[in-house]
Amino acid sequence: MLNKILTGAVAAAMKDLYDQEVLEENVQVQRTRKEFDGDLTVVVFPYSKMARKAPRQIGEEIGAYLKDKLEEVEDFNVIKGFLNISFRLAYWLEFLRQALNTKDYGRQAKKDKDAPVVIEFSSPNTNKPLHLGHIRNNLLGWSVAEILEASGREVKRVNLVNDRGIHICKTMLAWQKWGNGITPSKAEKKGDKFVGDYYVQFEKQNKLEVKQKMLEGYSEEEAGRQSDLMKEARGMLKKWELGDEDTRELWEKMNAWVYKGFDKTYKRMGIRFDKIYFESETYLLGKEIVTQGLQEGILFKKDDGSIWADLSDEGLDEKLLIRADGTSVYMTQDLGTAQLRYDNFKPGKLLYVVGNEQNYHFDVLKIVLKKLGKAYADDIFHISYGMVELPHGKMKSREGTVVDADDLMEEMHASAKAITSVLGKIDEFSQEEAEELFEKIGMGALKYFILKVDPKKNMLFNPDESIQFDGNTGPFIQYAHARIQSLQSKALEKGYKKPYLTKKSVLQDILPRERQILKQLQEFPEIIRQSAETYSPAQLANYIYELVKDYNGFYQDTPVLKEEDEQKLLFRLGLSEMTGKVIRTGMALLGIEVPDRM
RNA sequence: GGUCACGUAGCUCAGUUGGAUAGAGCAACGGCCUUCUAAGCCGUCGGUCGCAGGUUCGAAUCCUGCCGUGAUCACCA
Repeated sequence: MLNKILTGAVAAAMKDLYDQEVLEENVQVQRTRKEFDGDLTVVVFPYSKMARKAPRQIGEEIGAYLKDKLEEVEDFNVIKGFLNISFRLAYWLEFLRQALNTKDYGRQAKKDKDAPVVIEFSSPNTNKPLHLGHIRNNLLGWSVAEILEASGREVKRVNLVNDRGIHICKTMLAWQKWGNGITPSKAEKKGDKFVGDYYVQFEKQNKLEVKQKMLEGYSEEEAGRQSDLMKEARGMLKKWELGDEDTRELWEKMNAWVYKGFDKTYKRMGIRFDKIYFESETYLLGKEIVTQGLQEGILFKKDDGSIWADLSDEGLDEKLLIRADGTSVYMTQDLGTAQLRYDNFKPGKLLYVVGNEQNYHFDVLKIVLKKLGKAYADDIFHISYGMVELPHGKMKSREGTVVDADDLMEEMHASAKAITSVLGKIDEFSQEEAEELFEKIGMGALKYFILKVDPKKNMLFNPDESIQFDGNTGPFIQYAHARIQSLQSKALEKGYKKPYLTKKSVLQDILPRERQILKQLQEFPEIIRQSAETYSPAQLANYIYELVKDYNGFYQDTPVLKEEDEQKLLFRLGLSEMTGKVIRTGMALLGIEVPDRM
């Protein structure tokens, strides 16, 4: 809001002083650096040529103009081409007073007329438990959805479960052969883990068989195709596609086990979906779309009967859409789900949170949809994120170096417990309260650790070091919030009443540190808007950290409750309360809970 | 080989979309608990922003070319 006043006034100044048209949105305003006097800085270098004067002189002239026209402006100074402007204390007090009275500071009201944003994330396979890679996906998707909502969009969270295909059949076959009718509850195992083990077992047995075949003289490729287990699995897939009753029944039973396990993991992670799509329900629609595209002459058929899209005019290759045997591929299914999603929600935007190894896939998806005349192709955005790497290298399931999602969360909980207990902070907590706290801290550490990194970058996850509580971490921010809450309740005990600031408040001065915090608080709504635009919770996370760091310095330096000057004391209590509010809102957008005490 | 990302302190990461003397944390070292929670604060040490050109008042940021890392280029999903 202050920005806007300033940019408008600068544009007016350029017109009045130099008769030059400058667009308001081109006026560069930034927060004044700590080393200099001032609150906001206007960059006047660009006007040097237009006005044919030295930057310094222009700065002086515009500064004088602003001081004259805007009552909020108290003073200004010019350094090189930077015009630093200070605002009156009254302005800052009014800002703080208003912010304190605003419900949900920073969140925008929902704009009903906008079409919803559909965001897909998670997208698990039903033959494997969730791992660290999924965690980054889930947290990113969830947080982006929250941020979009806070910026005023209606959001639909959607999951696409890959519940069919050869890998599922492998798992079913393995259970049939070696499972002896045992169930997860009998085995006392989480459903997804239970089923995942059979997939692993299949791969193991199949590998042995392939090795055997190779000894008998088959080539590796041939051996892979000729293995009896694979043949059986393919047979099962065919039976599944034909709707064979026994196969379908087994399939449903085993998938139900998996979903029960997934639900637990999602719940602990704190995420949910508005709608879950299953590939088994959407792949046929994809085929229809392709068939229709063929009839309309947009796609073409090769001699073997396979159907393709020619993308050469886009500088790409040809893309297979339906195999010669009539079965569908990954792309076919995604065409179907996109269409279905569009029909379901008529969204303004379709977001896909999917790893960057699929960048090419989504380029192609957009192009093919466009070719097929789907206008919504332009509304598809791929939120691409980088891999999570481990100190020893990539995660590889074959080498047993995957980090299981449930195990990791449990570890985080245990670490939180260990560290908290050593510090002796929970003496007054009941058993349940303590457990709840460990969970909030453990999850906070994990979520913040993942989300603070720019999504598009690959990131390193060191299991030993990830559970940190100092520095740029979730627990550090949680702790700061707990202290603010403690300060607030102490103030109430001493008889100070909220709201701390009344209209009559008159202050002589505030410290530079307090001013710095005010400036940051003021930026919060803009930070939400920006994070929503770039789909990056990382910006938000780093903003909160910076705020907390500055707040901590201020907190340590100025013993609030000992303050003699009541005006000052109330101001500081108000500032603390506001900081707490912003931390709470910001962390909520990252999916992180903040305890009131810890 | 083609395409696309990424490369910032010993390590993990920021850098508000081209602005001021490039910032944090971890690690190392030195201070600060009779005060609202020391999971904290203050300070010291640490940089040729991969390299070389270019664009301009001004480049970690934009352009070009190299070097390095990763992903992808499947009738896998």
